[in-house]
Amino acid sequence: MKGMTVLIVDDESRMRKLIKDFLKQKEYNILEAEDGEKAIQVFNQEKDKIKLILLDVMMPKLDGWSVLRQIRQDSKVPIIMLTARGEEQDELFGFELGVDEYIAKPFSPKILVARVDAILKRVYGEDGNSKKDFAGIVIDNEGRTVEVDGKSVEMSLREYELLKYLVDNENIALSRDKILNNVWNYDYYGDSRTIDSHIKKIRHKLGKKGKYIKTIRGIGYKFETK
Amino acid sequence: MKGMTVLIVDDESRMRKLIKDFLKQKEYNILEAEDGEKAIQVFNQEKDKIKLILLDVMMPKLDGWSVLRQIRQDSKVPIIMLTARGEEQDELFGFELGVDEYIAKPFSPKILVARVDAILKRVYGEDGNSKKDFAGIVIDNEGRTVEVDGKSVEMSLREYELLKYLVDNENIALSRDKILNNVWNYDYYGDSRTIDSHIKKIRHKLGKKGKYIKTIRGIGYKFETK
DNA sequence: CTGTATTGTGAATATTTTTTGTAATTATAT
DNA sequence: ATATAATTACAAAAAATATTCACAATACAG
Repeated sequence: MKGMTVLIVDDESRMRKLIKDFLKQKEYNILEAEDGEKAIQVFNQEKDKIKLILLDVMMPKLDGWSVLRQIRQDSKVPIIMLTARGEEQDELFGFELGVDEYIAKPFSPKILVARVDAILKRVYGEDGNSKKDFAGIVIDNEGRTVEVDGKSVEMSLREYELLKYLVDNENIALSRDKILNNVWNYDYYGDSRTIDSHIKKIRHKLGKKGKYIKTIRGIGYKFETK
Repeated sequence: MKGMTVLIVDDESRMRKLIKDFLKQKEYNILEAEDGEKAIQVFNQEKDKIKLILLDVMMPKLDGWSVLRQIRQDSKVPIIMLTARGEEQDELFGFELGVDEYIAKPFSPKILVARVDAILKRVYGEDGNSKKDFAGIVIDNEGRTVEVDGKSVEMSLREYELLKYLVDNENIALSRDKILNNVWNYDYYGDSRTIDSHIKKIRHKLGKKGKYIKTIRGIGYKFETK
């Protein structure tokens, strides 16, 4: 879910940095706040951008619960609370207020990232799951659609599957035999030149991006975006 | 979220009983399975009813991960995994497979109930949740009615369920197999062309909006409002 | 540069899949 | 029990797609 903005609220700068570094690796954008008041201030300023808040419970000035309540008054932004272990009362309390998740300190940054990913995926839709972009050729596996530079392109079953097979094996030269075995049924006894016909059609439909399907003389084809 | 059915999968009957007692207090309906194989069996039989699964990881015969994978092949039902503490690798692994939540053993039953509540609320909306509008096609799940551009349209049971299934999976190409497994009972062995007949009727009833049900040649159908 | 093998292409043909109308069966209500 | 509605089955017609083929274009080895 790269490109999404996460607000980190914690009074310890060490902790903020730790989380920030890990989330940045996943190409999240980070905003920070060092206490509850600042958190609300930042949130109100950047309401549209912020897709998730990591909120420490124990903070000076305004604690996490108060921040949570205030934000929940007019926003459903997902919130993960960072707590000390074993605060059961608090957990129960929080779920009613719309906490999406708890992470107990000390936590493993990996798990934190995994949970952030999971929540964002859940709330803002798949994204990672089915769509893949190959230099402007977007293949949505769930919807079985292909877009080239934003324009939807109709593909028949074989065309779609052949293209997908090539693309899934980007940069790998695929023999006609292999293609036949993977895209066609195992009991297909036809001419392997059939592949060529489909390649022709796919190339045509991809327009000038058709050139990404390279011919490997004597072997077969390869998808390569350069 | 009373009245919702939860499937508890754990090999220890003591554990199942514990969870069951707590959830029953909240007026959930409970189904149980004592191992992975049974879990899948029960799930397939009661697919429509089951709103959430509590799934133990360590089980004889078929472990929680395998059950998870199998169920995820054609269902998005929320799943909470019950794990031993500190299995970090597993957690990361599971999120990718679509685990909604982890609860580490030993857990407080209160927390468990709170999380079950939270997830059900999130996934199924405040209560039964009702109307959804898809480009002028309004489906009221409580009243089981369909309106097209403000005009009420009569749908038979199958028609309604088929349309709802398509619409719930907007933009996803659904194979006839999948449709059969989800809209018809698992023990239906008839002609998969039957679907086509119902599609025909639904399209007709939807009038010019019938075109939102797209044919995916060689696969099945897809609902897409464009 | 030339000959040969391989791939590209467009059109004809074959095949597959879906649509549609209708009829048969099954369930539901009166 | 009968009527009515819903569901399922079937098969001909229609539509879409896949395959083949013949020839053109191209690449490559020598």
